[in-house]
Amino acid sequence: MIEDRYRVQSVGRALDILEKIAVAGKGGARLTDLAQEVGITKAAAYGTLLTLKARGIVTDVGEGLGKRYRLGLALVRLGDLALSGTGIADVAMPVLRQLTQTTGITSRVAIWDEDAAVVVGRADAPDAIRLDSALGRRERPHCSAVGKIFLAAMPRSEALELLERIGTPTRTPKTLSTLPALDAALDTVVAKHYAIDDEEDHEGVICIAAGVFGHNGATVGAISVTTLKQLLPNAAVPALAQTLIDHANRISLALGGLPAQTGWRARA
Amino acid sequence: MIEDRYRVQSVGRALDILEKIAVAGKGGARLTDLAQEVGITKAAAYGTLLTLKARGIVTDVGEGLGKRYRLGLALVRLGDLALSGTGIADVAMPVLRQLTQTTGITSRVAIWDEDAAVVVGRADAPDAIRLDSALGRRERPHCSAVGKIFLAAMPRSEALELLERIGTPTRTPKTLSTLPALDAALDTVVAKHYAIDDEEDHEGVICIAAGVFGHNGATVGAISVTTLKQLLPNAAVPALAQTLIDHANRISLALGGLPAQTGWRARA
DNA sequence: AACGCTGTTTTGTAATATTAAACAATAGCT
DNA sequence: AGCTATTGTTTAATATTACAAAACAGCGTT
Repeated sequence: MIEDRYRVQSVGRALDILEKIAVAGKGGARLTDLAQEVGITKAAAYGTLLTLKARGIVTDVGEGLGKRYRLGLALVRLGDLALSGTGIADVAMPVLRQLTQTTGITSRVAIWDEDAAVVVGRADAPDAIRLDSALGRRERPHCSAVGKIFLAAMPRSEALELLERIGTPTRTPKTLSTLPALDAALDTVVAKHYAIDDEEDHEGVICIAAGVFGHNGATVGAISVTTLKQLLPNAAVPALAQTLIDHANRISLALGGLPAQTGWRARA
Repeated sequence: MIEDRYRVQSVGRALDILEKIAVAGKGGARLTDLAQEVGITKAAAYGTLLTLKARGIVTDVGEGLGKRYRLGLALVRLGDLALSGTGIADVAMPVLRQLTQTTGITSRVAIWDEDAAVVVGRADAPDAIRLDSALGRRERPHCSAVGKIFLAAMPRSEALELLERIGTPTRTPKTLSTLPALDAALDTVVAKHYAIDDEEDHEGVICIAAGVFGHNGATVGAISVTTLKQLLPNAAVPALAQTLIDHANRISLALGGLPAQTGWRARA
């Protein structure tokens, strides 16, 4: 068990500061604001920022008054290394780009990590409305297409237990928030080999996802397409889903894995 | 001036640990090794790792004995946010991919940061030998093509002063290590609008780079192509350089900036 | 079966990070 | 212009905090 007493406080505070800088975005964050938001003294935050700056984790822009702190380029390297450790991001990217090029729809890859589907790759459609497709985004399992893929792939009892543990908050009127409803939805995923998020997380936004399978049949990832509901007629969904499955299979193949047909068999 | 006394030690050690995990690569690093390499006790390293793990900065794979620590997915988000803060990475990527597709050569984008050219984007040639093109890599100014672009763009006195301050270590027999030689090389860059690293950093590897200019004529970035020397005849260099300059201009244009012709004028 | 190696936990202590307050310097306002 | 309100930067002193050393438990190997 992880006891709080073993954790080092200063490092936790440093990460708090880093998070605040991250959400501050391109404008950057000011020292006084950071200290207040994190709940420590200016001096403490200052020392921490000095340390982070010396390693390139943060950068400061401006001089003297109104100086702003932004995320540093050292994080670029660490993030890239973390990505390459996933084993699927690099392989999936070319396939994703082709998928987006042929369909004109933004596509993404996600892997499972700590009770969430984490986006580790994306191919943005050039002319599409820029939806929030930030890398590293953690998608809720119960109201995201990629999340449902992972849920459907695990033993059902385990999936329901997980959902009960982390909760199924209502995000929109169409969010499936009850366990029986989600149980049935997962049955559909297993039967059809793809998952849908039909305005269950964001109003007006629809997602379709398909699974990527490794050499032992394990679900190592999921790819998805995301677009506005009004741009995708219901009748067009099956065809798009099949295209998605085909591309997912190409990734599985490149990883030395199994196609979807085989991958889902065990769960049916 | 930054005094060491203001820096927080624990955070520095946490970053040391993170760096060791980063260089350990996909295999991961073990607790005992990390503690020894960083020079602290197992218990201290353990507490730090617990803190980092709770935030997703690191992940542990395996159970009990031989447990390994790897970079966590929280770094993916932070790295992506740091990238989007550069303002050029996103814009340059499509152009880079097209450049690589037409030439078959790996291409990259770099920006200037803290006395080095930092790679913030890459488009790997599919069939090329995988050269070390990791994101976040800091290229030495005096023996890299992108580095010379930035050096040539700044006032010459400042460039030479910088080189003297950070040193010009010899990497290969062809490395330009003397200030007069580098001074002359920068003259060539300004005259020809592109820079070359001809086996000056790695034997057998040649790079060509061109500058990207912002709306006020400032050098906001540099793009480059990297390939094996034996694959690129000397006679083919000028044409490739021109292609590179054309693509760099497209990026400058997309940023609302000036073309190379105008960008270099002030330095001539 | 005993050893050698893990990762985990404990406790005391001293170094450490923190707070609080004072400082310098800028920008805005009357 | 002068005053005020904030900013980022230092300082010095305290007690909290992170650390080292050692003991513990679990697995693999000899």
